[in-house]
Amino acid sequence: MPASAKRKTIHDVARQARVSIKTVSRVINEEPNVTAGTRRRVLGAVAALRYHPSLSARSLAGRRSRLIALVYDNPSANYIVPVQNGAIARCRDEGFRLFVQPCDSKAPDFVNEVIALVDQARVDGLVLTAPVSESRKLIRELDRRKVPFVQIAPNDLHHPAPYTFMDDEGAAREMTEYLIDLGHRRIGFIKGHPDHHATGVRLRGYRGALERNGIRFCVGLTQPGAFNFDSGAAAARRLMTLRDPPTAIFASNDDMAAGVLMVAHELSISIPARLSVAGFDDTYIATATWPRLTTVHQPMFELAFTATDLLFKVLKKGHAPKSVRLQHRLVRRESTGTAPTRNSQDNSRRDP
Amino acid sequence: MPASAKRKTIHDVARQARVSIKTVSRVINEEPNVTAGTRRRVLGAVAALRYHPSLSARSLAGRRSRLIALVYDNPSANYIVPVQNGAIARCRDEGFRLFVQPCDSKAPDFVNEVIALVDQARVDGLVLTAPVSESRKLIRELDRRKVPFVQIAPNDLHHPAPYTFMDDEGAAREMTEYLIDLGHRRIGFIKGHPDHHATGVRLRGYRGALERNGIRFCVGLTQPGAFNFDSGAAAARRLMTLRDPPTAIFASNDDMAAGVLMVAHELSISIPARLSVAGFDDTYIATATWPRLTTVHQPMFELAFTATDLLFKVLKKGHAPKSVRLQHRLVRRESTGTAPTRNSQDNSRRDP
DNA sequence: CTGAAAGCGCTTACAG
DNA sequence: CTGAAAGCGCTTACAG
Repeated sequence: MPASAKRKTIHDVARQARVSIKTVSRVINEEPNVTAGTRRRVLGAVAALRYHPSLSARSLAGRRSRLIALVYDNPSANYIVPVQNGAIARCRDEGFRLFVQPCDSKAPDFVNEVIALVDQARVDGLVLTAPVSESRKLIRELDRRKVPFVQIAPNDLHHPAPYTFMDDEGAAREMTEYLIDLGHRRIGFIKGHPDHHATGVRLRGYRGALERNGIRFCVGLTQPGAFNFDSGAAAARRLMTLRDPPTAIFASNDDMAAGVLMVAHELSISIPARLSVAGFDDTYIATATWPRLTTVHQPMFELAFTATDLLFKVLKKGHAPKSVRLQHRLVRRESTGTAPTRNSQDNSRRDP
Repeated sequence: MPASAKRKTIHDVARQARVSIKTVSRVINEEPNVTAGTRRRVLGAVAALRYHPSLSARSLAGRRSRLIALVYDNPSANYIVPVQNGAIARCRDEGFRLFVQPCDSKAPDFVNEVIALVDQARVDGLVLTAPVSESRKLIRELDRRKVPFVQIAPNDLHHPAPYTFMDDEGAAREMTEYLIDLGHRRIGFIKGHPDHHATGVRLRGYRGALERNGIRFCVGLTQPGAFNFDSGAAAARRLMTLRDPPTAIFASNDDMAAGVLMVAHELSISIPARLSVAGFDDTYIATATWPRLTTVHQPMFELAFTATDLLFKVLKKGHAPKSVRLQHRLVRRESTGTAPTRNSQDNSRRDP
């Protein structure tokens, strides 16, 4: 017997306000052509009855479901929660609801799961994060259904879907130049997960900064990573056991930078006296390590908020700006400092 | 023109399978009284047409919306993400969708927001986390609407709603006894946020362990906290500047324990040689600090998965077990060690 | 075991 | 500016 006390319907409101249900509908949907007086009467009845229109009835009868979905692939909690909150905040302003859909974009059933959500819930649109938006098959299915979507920091820029992004290359370059300004010349770099677009772009920023400053790029100083703590730690171990180890390590995200800190502590390498460590993202962990991480603040909440805003623009007007760039900023904390003075180091020597 | 390519309806399936829509409905809903043959025909048509029944139509026509909501109040990302994933995983098995609803249970509009969700989306039930489930007003409204809900680690055990929990008191006692076994006698304790039930219960576990082991409870060694990093750091500063500081600090959660580690590093107190630090929860941060945290593993995914399972039991059978206890476990890592040998410490002395 | 009819609570398309 | 009718895509309640 889960049947609940009977809920108020549009008919109850119409009766109480002495108008037709169509007029109630007009008021609820803020349509024109209602006199101030009837409008007030209807609103009064809505409030008195505590009327909430049924989402499913509106969805079934109308063109819109007032539902959108946020799809992401196994990101770190400290990244996805601000993203969720940004999307939810924008939805709230609009009276929309958000489904969050974690998924594994490598799983065979991945596309079917998202499509099932789209078909069953008739969502009006989607917000996709990388690397979800990389799935050609998913994009094709969405296009076929003409379901609009937007992207956050997408990998693939060929699709016309609007997106938000930050200047990953510029940010990585700034961070690297900041380290160079501190006197560092041997700067290790830990790459991100190969599936993410940001991985290559951040690497490019690092290389660009070296180049501009006449520092030779050294292959051995660039290590693979996977955007998680363990991969950062592993990369740091490789870097710090080089014959000529770096005096600074720039990790492509904070989780990996935290892994570097752990290795440094294990090896009793004092930070930042002997080794500077920098991260990327400015997630929660950046201020929970010791020392706290110098990092690039990625505006995660805003990226999601604005992406969702672009989606609403498409929904309402049929189009939106192609892309919006959100501002990053360098956050200097205690994990970086001036380079140690050299004794026997030979900067031109190439490590294996 | 957001109108999409026309979607398949139950009529399309019925036509293709040469049955009535009622029979299609029977098959989709796994109702009895369908012969194997017609069942197969219908399923074939469903697959061929890639038919997905409309959630809103089912919701409007039927008794169920196949929607549930997870409501939480501003918890740490590393806690809520496993909780979300646990609830989503259980929903997936059942063909349900989950709304996540972050909220501020102190905000004036809090109850209205949740009720609006319930009324608009007609959710079949709710999963509440503390301290959301503490709101008498919310519970009253849910009861009035006869909307079933379950709780995760609730504060208030008077309501008949089923819940999942772990033995916070036992776990805190075990951790404290573990520290005692390591030789610690002056053990600082950092309390959690006063709004959370777990706060008092964990404190009780700590006190119980002291008592059992004949160690006098010292008021000055127990400090207030708020379950976040900064409050843990502040509490640690107070504890470590006592005339007779503790040799171990047990923080009521990992975030606060991470704050303790930071203060220890600032004050050059080596861990665990001079100070042991223990946390609670075993969230992501517990393995991202240095040294890694000894902590209590709280089964967050399972607490949510099982709570959602209880909700489905209520939905299907009208009742469920009153509560289910999930197993915690002590996780020993590098932040704790044997107590330093004393020189001038006077254990019986009472701090201000 | 199967189906025809009614209706869920709205919006749409149209009329006045 | 306002409203009566039809219909969205299902499930319910009932009949056979």
